[in-house]
Amino acid sequence: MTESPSLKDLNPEQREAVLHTSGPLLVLAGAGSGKTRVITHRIARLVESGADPRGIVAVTFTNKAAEEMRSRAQRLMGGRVAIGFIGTFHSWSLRFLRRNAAAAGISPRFSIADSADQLALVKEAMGELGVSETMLPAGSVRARISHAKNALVTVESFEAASNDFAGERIGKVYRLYERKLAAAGALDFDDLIVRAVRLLTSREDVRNLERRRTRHLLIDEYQDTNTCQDALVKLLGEGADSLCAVGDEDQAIYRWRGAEVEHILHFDQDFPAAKIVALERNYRSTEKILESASALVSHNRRRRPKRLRAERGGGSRVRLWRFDEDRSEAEAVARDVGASGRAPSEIAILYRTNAQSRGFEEELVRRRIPYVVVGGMKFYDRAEVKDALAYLRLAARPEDDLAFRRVVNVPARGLGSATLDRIAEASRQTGRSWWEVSGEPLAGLTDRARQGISRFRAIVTDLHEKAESWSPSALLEHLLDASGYAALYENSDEREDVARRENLQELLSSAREFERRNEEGAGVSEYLDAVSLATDADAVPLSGGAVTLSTLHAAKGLEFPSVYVVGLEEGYLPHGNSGDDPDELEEERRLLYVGMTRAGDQLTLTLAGRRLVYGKVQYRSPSRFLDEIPSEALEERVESGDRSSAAAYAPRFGGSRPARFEAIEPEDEPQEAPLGRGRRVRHPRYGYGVILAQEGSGEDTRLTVYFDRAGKKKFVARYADLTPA
DNA sequence: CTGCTTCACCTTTTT
DNA sequence: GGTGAAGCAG
Repeated sequence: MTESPSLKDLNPEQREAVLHTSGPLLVLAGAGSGKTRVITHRIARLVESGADPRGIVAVTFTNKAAEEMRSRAQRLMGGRVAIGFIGTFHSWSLRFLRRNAAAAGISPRFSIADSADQLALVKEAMGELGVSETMLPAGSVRARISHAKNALVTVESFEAASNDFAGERIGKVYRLYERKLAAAGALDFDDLIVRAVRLLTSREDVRNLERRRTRHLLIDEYQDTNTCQDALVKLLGEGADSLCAVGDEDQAIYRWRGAEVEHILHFDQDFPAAKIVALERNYRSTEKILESASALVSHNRRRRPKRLRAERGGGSRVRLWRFDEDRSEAEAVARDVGASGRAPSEIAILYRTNAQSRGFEEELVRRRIPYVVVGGMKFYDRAEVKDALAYLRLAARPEDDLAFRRVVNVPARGLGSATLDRIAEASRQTGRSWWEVSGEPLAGLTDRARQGISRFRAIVTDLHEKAESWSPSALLEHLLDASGYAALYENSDEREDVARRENLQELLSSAREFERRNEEGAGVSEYLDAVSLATDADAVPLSGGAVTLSTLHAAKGLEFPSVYVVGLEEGYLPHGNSGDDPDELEEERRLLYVGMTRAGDQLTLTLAGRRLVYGKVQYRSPSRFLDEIPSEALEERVESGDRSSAAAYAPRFGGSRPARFEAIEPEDEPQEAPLGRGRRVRHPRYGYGVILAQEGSGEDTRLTVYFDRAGKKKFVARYADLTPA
């Protein structure tokens, strides 16, 4: 008898998890233990054994994970099976709310406020309430509100629970913020799940219907669920034929977003009938790597004790490299990447904060090693992309105040703050949208402003008429022209304008790609929904061979034969803002654990004795976590290029002497001339220009520069205040 | 009203 | 080092 595909290539524990298809199941999946395999095989098994595929709902945290799950499950089932849902918590909630908008008491066409919109609304609310931002930064107020929502704390209960001055203020802002969101007809990210939970809780009929639709529920990364998401899991899971939660408390890294490890630690108390399966065979890393990582994380208290076993034995020791300064760190890593003989795609450089990527990027560029940065500056966060999408949002729904505000004067139509304040005031007083208010005669406007408004309204009216029947890409292309937006950046060689045009082209391709993938029902509204929940991690093309640069957070779920975890210093790991809170310290430790366990064959940890932070030199000491990794598993190397200071701060590294002391030879490489032919430069008086010619060298270098506005000028390089642009 | 310059503040991590 | 807000000249 041949084995069914769903049970092939599984170890006994994995098989057990796949076969337990009724009632609640908790899979404790250690790093590299085949978690995704279990989930996908389980889906295949359910279908194989006769479950209705439309009743299967699988929820993850990222679109990327969902995509991976979908494709692997489909491959396993050998074709197209219509699974009920595979996607993120947010996208599940969004669909649910669109379906049940009436019951939820919201417009079915609500828009989604992104984090920039949220911040703008918070600032606006604080301004109106006279809450000073010096005492309470808008960003932290936004975070507090978000936290409250994720913990299912309403405005009322928030106000009731806050007696201190700051808390009272925040409560007021929270209240006004909610009103403003509602007035704009928008929900924020957190609302999506909160409102879904509220609706399921308050309406028995809706809940029962949804439970009938959801027969088998699978939750990935369960350790990262916050109170609200956990509530959703329970509301749906309690009525389902099976509920499978997969997670690993050692990889819980989203506490700051309201996630609570307790959910996974207490799963068997919440579901007393739950079966628990532990996956403890690691197929990814060699023994030394796993040993180091396990030793580190064993210092945490809030976890179930476990022992991960490396199925792949041996391997080389973990390399620990210490440098004088950040530049040498970046240089040595880039050089090693180039000399490793591995394909770039097999390598990842992981860091604690996004800002750390720059140094490595520069060094990789210098060596012409291709790389991709995960996250960082998000494509959909670019101003021009958001502007274009704002027009598209207006096309779908002119009453979208947030979008209206964003582009009513882009390109400039003579509408300054005076005019916008009038519209805002009229909207506030009548409780109607900016769009409606702007269509009526407003007192005290200049002729110029009137004209500007009517031109803008004509554009939006035209777009709105086309929104129903036109495809997203066609409408985007049209609106860029019709709004005069494209003209803003046309005919310019300015580096940034070129980049803007490219980004807009990229947006068009993304819309076309969307249409290709969703042949039916791929209208403007659907496209906007997809874009609202998209993140850059999804947009990154998996281009052939490139080194991956990523934060430790964004690296979860990935694996690479060779991994560099950089910046192992106090201040980064643990991060300076974690303070002495033991819970936060544990989270930082888990973060490093996640980074280390991404590595298959080789793991390199690096740190620097001093580095530039915000352009200022900072002296740094090694991460305390290094003391928690057994030194037998480490192979140390110290760079002492900087003789004058090496002795001075060598003791900073403290503790045991490095096993091996070996200077890394400084490499002779031609420094790229800071100012050469073709470089773009900036002059304090003449603005931007490009270097046409260079004569002489050293102190006598003379440069001929062609300025965009001032024309041709000649300088002695030494005296001219030219900066690379 | 617009576009440019200066200045403060910043960054932990993201759906 | 970079970005957004505020302040200023045209």
